[in-house]
Amino acid sequence: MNIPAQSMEAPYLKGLNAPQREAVLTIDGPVLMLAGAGTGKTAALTARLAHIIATRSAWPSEILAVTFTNKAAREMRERVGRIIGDAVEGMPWLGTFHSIGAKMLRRHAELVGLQSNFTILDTDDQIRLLKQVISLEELDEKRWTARVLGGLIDQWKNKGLMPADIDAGESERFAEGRGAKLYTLYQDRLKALNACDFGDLLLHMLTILKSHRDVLEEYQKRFKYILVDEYQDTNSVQYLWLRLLAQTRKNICCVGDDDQSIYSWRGAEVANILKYEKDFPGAKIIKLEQNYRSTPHILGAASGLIAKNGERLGKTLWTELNDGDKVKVVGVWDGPEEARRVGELAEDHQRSGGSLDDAAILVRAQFQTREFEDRFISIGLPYKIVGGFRFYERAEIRDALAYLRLVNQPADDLAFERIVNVPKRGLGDKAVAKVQTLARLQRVPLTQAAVDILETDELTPQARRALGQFVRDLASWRDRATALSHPDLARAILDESGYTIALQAEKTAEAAGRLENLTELVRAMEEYETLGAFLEHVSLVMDNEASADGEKLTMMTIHAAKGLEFERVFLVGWEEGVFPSQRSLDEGGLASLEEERRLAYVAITRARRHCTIFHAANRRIYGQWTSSIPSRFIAELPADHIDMETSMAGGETMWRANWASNSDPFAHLQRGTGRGPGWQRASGSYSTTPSRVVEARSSAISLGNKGRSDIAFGQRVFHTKFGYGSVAEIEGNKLEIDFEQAGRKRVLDSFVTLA
DNA sequence: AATGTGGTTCTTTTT
DNA sequence: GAACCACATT
Repeated sequence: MNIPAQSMEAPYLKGLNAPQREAVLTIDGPVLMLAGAGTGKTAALTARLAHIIATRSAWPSEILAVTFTNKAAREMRERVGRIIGDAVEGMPWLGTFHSIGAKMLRRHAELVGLQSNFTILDTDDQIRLLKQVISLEELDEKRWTARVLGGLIDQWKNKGLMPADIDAGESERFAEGRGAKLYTLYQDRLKALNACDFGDLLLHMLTILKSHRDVLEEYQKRFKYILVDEYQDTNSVQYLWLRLLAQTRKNICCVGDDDQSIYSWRGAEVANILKYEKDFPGAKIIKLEQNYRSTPHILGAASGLIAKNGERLGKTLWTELNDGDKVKVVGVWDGPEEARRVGELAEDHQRSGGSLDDAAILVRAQFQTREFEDRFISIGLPYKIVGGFRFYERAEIRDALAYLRLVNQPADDLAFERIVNVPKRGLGDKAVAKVQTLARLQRVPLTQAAVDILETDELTPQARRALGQFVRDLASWRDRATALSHPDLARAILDESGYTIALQAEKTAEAAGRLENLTELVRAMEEYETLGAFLEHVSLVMDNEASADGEKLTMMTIHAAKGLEFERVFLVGWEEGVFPSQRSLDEGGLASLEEERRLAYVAITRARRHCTIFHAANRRIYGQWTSSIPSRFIAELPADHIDMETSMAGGETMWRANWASNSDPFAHLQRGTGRGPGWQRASGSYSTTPSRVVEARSSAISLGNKGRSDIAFGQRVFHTKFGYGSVAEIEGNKLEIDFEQAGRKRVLDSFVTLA
């Protein structure tokens, strides 16, 4: 091999430390890169790719580089592109496990009885299909829900188990031993629909690799180098898949961090990383331990916490940075106060010259964002929520996609069912049921059955007319599918189906937003070559690209934050039952508690300089006020690295008094009164902390922001959340608006458009 | 067939 | 508290 001489060092090695260099240069044979949080893993990874290409060890198209999330794939593509330029375009095998699985499967679909234009079902479709399967088996759908069965089937698929592999014991886990049968029926339905769920993308491919030697050899030959990111998150199928592909050349480099394994609920096996040396004898283990991200206090707090976990490979992170602030732990009275405090700190951060883009609130579960959203809307603090309700999960988008899917793939019964009466065209349950019966009898797709049933007099004249029109429309769209560009086709469908008109007729704020979403959808289509390519993108890359204008505070789950970093991080809701989550406490035992702790570790290590942890004494859960105690993770933070503070008047006494007055006399029986170690530490500090009450300030009006010139008093405006209203007051960039539905609200001018 | 009512369950986390 | 579902009403 051809390594450039030391004197003429390659540019991509610049700034890398010794272990990183080793990880870059050791390209032959198996390598395990154990990369702690913030240790420059991605830099090493990208340099490694660049090195392989620069030394001509392989063409870009001969490298398999898999990541776990779309975000990670995108980032790697960007960073590699920055080093090797346009050559990155020639890396077709850089992507998520699922997108690469889909790509391979389309080439060999017929080997598992599918056509190459198969549909990829999302969770929603999967559940609807399972519901049908369950009800056809005449099971009680309440007792045996589709969601549970779906979860079980996912688990099986993650383990690489086909229906035939399910033994009696496993089968017993659903509907008194009928689990395996239902799994079989479900797979049959999928095949009939020419469809796959997420798990199938990998499982089918594994089946093919195992049973078709020629296909396996083709890929073994093609992939000279294999690179796997976030190896601790791989599940069994992915593991088996990789092992097959790496078998001959053994040039596989896996990167991961056992301390950041947070996806076991999805089938990830930490064991994969723990047993790496056994799987790949002679593997070189390289540890990246120098942290470039966080201050020693933040690192110290995180390390102290993760040290409480048992099963670890063990790394010692260190940094050359200076001390900085300690991690701050703040106790507040309730959820709204927590939101208020975070809002103030965010404004302070902004006032002292920081960018909101560099601050983030990390939550354990999505529902926690609501409290903050309410607060930030009322004080006019710009924010964005990452993840959450995704663009492609909105009803109108899914409707539009269903139309497109049906045109693209006539056998897509799920799409047919979704839109046969959307917008309403007078085809009710009865009419649809008749079509379904006929389809089942003749064993044809619903689209075909719909055509056939028009030849009979099964339907009422009204339904017949409606269905006839629908069938004719479908045929017409399909005819034009090749002649029209796919965005034009989409526009035609939305207009001719009556979808647009139905929304326009609604005249509500919601409907207006939906129409905008649909416009956005059509615009997004333009970026893809074909309708098929677009649909593939939609099913696999379902995240919204940020509509970034202006600085915004980010809110997201800790899971979504993995791999990211921020100057200032707010960790909220550190209470028993929230974090660690009730569910992890109830089920899963020690292993799941340790995963929560790893999650806490990931959360803290996202912070570069400032990390503030909040816990509230009271919180509304399921609309019920509940008392809670500080998370045990707070107690586990090493005292040297943290500062305690409370903002409640009267300190501990007041807290206790308020707690006692909390009407419910049986409160002591619920969770929230046990005195955990976290509570002791937290309450201990309150008695010594000078009490103070922090009043909510009237927000950032004083920042001297200039307002928009196009908005005047009395102007009619539109807000995506509150609808239409008229401007009642203007203060810089803050507006008071009388909304027709929502009443008077204070909003930031960038959130409204002229109506 | 479309709309309305009440009762239920729900909150992890992602492809 | 809301979103979802099954059932009943118009």
